[in-house]
Amino acid sequence: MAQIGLSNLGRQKSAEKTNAILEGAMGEFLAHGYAATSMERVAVAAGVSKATVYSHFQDKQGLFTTLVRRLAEEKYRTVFNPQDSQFLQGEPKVVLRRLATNMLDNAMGDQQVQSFMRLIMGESGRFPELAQPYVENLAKPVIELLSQYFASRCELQLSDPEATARIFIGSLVYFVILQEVLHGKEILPLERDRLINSLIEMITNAKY
Amino acid sequence: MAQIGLSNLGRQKSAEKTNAILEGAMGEFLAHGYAATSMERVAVAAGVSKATVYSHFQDKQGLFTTLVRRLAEEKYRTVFNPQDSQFLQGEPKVVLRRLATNMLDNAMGDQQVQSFMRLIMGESGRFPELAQPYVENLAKPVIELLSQYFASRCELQLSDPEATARIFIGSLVYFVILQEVLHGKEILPLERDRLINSLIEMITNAKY
DNA sequence: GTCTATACATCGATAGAC
DNA sequence: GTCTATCGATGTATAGAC
Repeated sequence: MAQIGLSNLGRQKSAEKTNAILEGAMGEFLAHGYAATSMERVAVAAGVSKATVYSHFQDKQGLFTTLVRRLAEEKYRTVFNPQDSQFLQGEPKVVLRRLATNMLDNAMGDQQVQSFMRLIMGESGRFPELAQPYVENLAKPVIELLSQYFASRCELQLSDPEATARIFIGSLVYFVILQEVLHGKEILPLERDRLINSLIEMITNAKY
Repeated sequence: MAQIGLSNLGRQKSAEKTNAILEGAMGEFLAHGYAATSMERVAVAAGVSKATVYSHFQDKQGLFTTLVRRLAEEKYRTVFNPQDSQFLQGEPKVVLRRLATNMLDNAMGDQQVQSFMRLIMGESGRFPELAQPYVENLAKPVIELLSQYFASRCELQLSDPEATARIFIGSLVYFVILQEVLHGKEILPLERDRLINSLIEMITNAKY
């Protein structure tokens, strides 16, 4: 609302419209995928005309790549990446449980996160460059953070902290994929805490 | 080639054409996804006309669901499911290594398997019923087989064999996803055997 | 910068000849 | 059963008015 003046109304490529378009594109691409999303529906969802969409973005690919890159860099970073430093304070058993519980809570309860996983995986063959922001900004930081944590806790006596981090993350992510993304919840039920318990038990090498 | 007679040439809905169409559809759907695949291109890939495709299958959805169901039931079963019963003979450390190595060898080296994973995940939101054959015929048998194996090896003293099976499979599948499907190989390199070693070490509770 | 209107291609699906 | 030809709808992208 902080416009410079009335004479500037509609006179510049407004960042608000750019955001509205990206918001609309997010809903459409997440719901229908790349190919099945039309620029017309994006325009309607954004509340602008199709021509306006094309004045803000070069073409459909450009809009799509901009959107996905932004989603990977900003929106879903918090799902896996606990920027709060006190997350790593305390006994390993407690820390790992907090981490796993947090990840699963965020991922299992958020339909948008699951749609994003479907989109990234589904288009990774035709848009290899779009999988990179996911790996670079989401997967890599988490794995490296966890690797360093595992390496720093010598009492765990882990022979390969990095591989252990992969096991930890992989087990959790595949759990989300199988139960939620692929709708395996009813066919292959498994309580969340059973997975977490076994994971922690295996890593800390201590039974409960 | 075992035709009843020359008079029957082209007189019945030939199973060969059905297979040719399914073969063509496989290549197209795996390469371009559901929405971006046209029935025209399927027809060309199968060496028939578009009308012939529609005489063998009700519509695009019908062809797609038939194809995916067939792929999940037949083609990719062997990737994860070792029907050879002697696969489970021997020391747990040896058996688990054989199992993991076999799974990763089959999955990492096969572009079609990776395209299939992309397709299933990518379309699981819009075709929930198609994820089911994957879960039912691929994921479930492997997890249950492994669960029973873990439960039968009392010396491993696993408190939750089913959860342990999930960890085992999940770590391997997410490794394939991250390295191959999402092209993380260069950004996040990790040798296959390091993952397998750590997995086996954690489960059998014995260092090398 | 944003809109309406439109050009041009391609889609899924079918009709009718053989 | 299979083909060619085609219909109607919808896709991306742009031209031109304001």
